[in-house]
Amino acid sequence: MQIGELARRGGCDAETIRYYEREGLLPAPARTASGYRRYEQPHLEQLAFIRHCRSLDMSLADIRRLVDYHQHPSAAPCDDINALLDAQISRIHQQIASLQRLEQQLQTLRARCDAPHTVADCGILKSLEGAASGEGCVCHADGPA
Amino acid sequence: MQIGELARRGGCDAETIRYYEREGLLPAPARTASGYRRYEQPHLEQLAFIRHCRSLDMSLADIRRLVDYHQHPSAAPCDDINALLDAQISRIHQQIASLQRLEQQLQTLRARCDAPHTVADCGILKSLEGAASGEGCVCHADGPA
DNA sequence: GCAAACCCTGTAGTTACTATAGGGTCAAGA
DNA sequence: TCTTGACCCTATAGTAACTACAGGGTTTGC
Repeated sequence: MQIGELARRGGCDAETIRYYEREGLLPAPARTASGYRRYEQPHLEQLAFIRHCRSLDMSLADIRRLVDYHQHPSAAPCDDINALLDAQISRIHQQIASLQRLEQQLQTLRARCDAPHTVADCGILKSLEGAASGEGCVCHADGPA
Repeated sequence: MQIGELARRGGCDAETIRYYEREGLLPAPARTASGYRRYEQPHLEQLAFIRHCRSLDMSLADIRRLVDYHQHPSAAPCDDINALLDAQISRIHQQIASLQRLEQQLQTLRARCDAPHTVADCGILKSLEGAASGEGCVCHADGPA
């Protein structure tokens, strides 16, 4: 199949496939006489593997490592794979915590404007301005920005 | 003060300050005879405003709008500021939900390897491979990837 | 005077794509 | 056969928000 079909079946863009090939994540396929890429089923499977890992927000660097393991199964212990997943989970966990704090901060700031005001009197803007002038801010109540 | 001191007091990098100037977020300051930037207190306050908004994960485009309002307070209703904050809150909220799903998915996948295995037998890798071959995956149990 | 710390501009790099320019190929329909 | 739209190709640039570097100039304390 050609790149457009691989893209449709792999759930991504043809540009993305070319990008993965440049980045060494997908092997370069055979070409037709006119220079078109010609893909077979193993390419589709590898693309699906990559896209699946991307859907889990894994970095291309991490995916590259998993692809390597996939291509070279060995008797070595899978500690590295576990560690990779654990690190990813930990990153996501921290990101959630960080975003939850951020959401709280934004809501605190948002609450400074609970009724229609003019821009000149907006509690949100006044809070931001006051904080910038050193007055201390409402949204980072637990510590400095 | 010079850019290094502004950076220290504003809690960011001198490069970042130059970047903000190029992006039009900070006005270009006066210069010494040798070409060095010379900043006064209003610059520090504007930088603090920007950094504070950045700490709330606002985009530079959104910050630019708030800075405009700050510099040109008006009698217009502050609906736009409210909408800006609401949109930001909504984005963060959706991002949290998305990351929570992702965390769950990763933990499901991680659980496929509960004891030491070899790479060749790793449940994580086997799950990813099986999914790539069309078998359905464990981590996206509620729908396709 | 010397050296370290700072300053300057211009450019490039980071990550994972995404878009565009300019040109070639293919296949269906008239 | 010709036309045209859809597809293909490579090379390059852009996205967002920084961050780093090259190459060179300035300041300040010893």
